[in-house]
Amino acid sequence: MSDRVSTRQRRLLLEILRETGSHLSAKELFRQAVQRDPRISLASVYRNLHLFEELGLVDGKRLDRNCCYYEVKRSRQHYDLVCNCCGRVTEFESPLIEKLVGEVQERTAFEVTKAVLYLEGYCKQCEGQSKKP
Amino acid sequence: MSDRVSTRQRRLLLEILRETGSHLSAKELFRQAVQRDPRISLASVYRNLHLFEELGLVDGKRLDRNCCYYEVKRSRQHYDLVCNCCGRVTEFESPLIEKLVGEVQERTAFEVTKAVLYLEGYCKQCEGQSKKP
DNA sequence: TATTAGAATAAGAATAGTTCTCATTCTCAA
DNA sequence: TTGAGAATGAGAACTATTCTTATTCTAATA
Ligand SMILES: [Mn+2]
Ligand SMILES: [Mn+2]
Ligand SMILES: [Zn+2]
Ligand SMILES: [Zn+2]
Repeated sequence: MSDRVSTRQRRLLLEILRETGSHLSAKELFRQAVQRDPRISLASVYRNLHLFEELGLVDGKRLDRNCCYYEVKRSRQHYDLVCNCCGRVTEFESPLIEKLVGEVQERTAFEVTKAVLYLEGYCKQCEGQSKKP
Repeated sequence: MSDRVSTRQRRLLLEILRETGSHLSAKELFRQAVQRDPRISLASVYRNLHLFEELGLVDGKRLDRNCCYYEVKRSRQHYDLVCNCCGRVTEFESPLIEKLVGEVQERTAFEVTKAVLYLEGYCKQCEGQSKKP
């Protein structure tokens, strides 16, 4: 597994992802990486994020129209809550998703390999903003 | 509502979306529109898709990394199953999603305004392909 | 019907995220 | 130490989408 995480660049990128703990865009990851190793290139960031995903080390999620956000994969599956107002991302777990997937597989004979799910709305700090422009 | 759907271009775009019944990308919608009205522009497609979304006539969903897919909004909410192999999109409904949203709102005090959900996998015709490259 | 102000359009330039290309550099097994 | 193959950096290319602006259209009014 970590067999293939053998270059300076890969070690650095994983390190940052692990320290940060959540939801970095490629651009932001690049920004942080450059501070520690000015020679790293954006191409390496993308290249290695794809590799990490293939290796199952990292999860990439599209939490908005613009770009993908990456985070180290944890043992427990979770989903995200994205605030329309402040942009903060919080997380939740629920057995209902597994249940939903099970039901769909039975009912439709579709073999599910991945559930893409996130919820948009307003976090506690931003509540009431929903009526604003 | 249809007040503002008053131009030649808007009528044509809605017509195509309604006839097709599902899941057109902006590009594909433009391709079809050009056949009936060679003077229409891609900018009008995007401009009016956004308008239709605001008016609640159309739903835009990002079903893959690349682009948004649009379909006329129907009375009953549904979610999509996207086949990794042939790309076909099928649909399903389930009360579990509403239930999930309710639970999350109670548990986390996050006010949900939208659930973004689709399932990836293999459709009946493509089953068994999951072990392939 | 003619006028006209404001809305919408076409065309293409601009932008942003991502992927690709390829010459150069690195890694590691022999 | 060497050399083959893997990985990188730099920037070009690509793709979906948004923006800009001169022109055209719409619809309310006279
Ligand atoms: Mn997360
Ligand atoms: Mn659908
Ligand atoms: Zn917030
Ligand atoms: Zn299929």
